[in-house]
Amino acid sequence: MALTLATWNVNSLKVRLPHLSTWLATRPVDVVCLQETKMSDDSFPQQELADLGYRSYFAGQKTYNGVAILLRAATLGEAGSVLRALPEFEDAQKRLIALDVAGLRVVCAYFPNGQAVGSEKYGYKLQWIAALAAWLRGEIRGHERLALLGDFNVAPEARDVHDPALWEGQILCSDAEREAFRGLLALGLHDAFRLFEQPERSFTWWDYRDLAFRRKMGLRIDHILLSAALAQACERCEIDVELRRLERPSDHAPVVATLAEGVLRAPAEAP
DNA sequence: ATGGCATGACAATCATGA
Repeated sequence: MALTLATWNVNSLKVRLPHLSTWLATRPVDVVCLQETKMSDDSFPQQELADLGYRSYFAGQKTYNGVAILLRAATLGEAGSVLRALPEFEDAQKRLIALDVAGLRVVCAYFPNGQAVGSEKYGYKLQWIAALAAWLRGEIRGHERLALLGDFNVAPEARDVHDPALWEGQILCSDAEREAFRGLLALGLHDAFRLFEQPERSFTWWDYRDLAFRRKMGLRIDHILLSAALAQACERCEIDVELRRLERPSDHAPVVATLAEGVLRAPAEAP
């Protein structure tokens, strides 16, 4: 059996739980990374997700941010080494959760939005990404099979933007943000979506306003980055836009990557 | 130039998102 990994910014897990349930019932992804759960841990719908066949690991807060990783119990065991914040980065915002499962290191991240280039929040965004990169450097050394999934709030290239001229230099598209994204790739990670030929105008986020989804006015800001060993095993990667068509949708669509069977086996013996 | 829509906290607007 192949192993599937997904990331989805739900923009309130409370509101999106019905969509998530329907989706997992039809598409039982093995590892699901969620962002913007917008709820404290004591209100996390652990039982509902268990009824759907998933173990939940979460790091939430009231109103804003919040991340979670769901593991399909039928295919995966309990997680180990669960981390709920970036080490050595003082941060009240819940934006990161990482765990070990099936020989994989899975990192789920909700990158700061940044609000506007040059703002205080923009500075925080760049600092946060720098701290993530510094931590990941060591993680990648220790874990040959690592996946970083989440809402990066960065559109890496012009082709990831519906109107590159309009967004030129703007938040999500600025040089410093794109440079930071390339810095993550430089650690030895690969953009799973770009391992394959993809349709033009492939996006993961569309503004709620101005009929942006219908007009295909979106950005590709949600990503799955894979270490070399996982990229080699990656068979496909796609955006599930159908969820954006539903009533009362999240403004983001999920991204799903499929890894080949062999990836679940124990690491090869050293020669 | 601004708000447009959605969500949550809170009780009429406001902070935040991207």
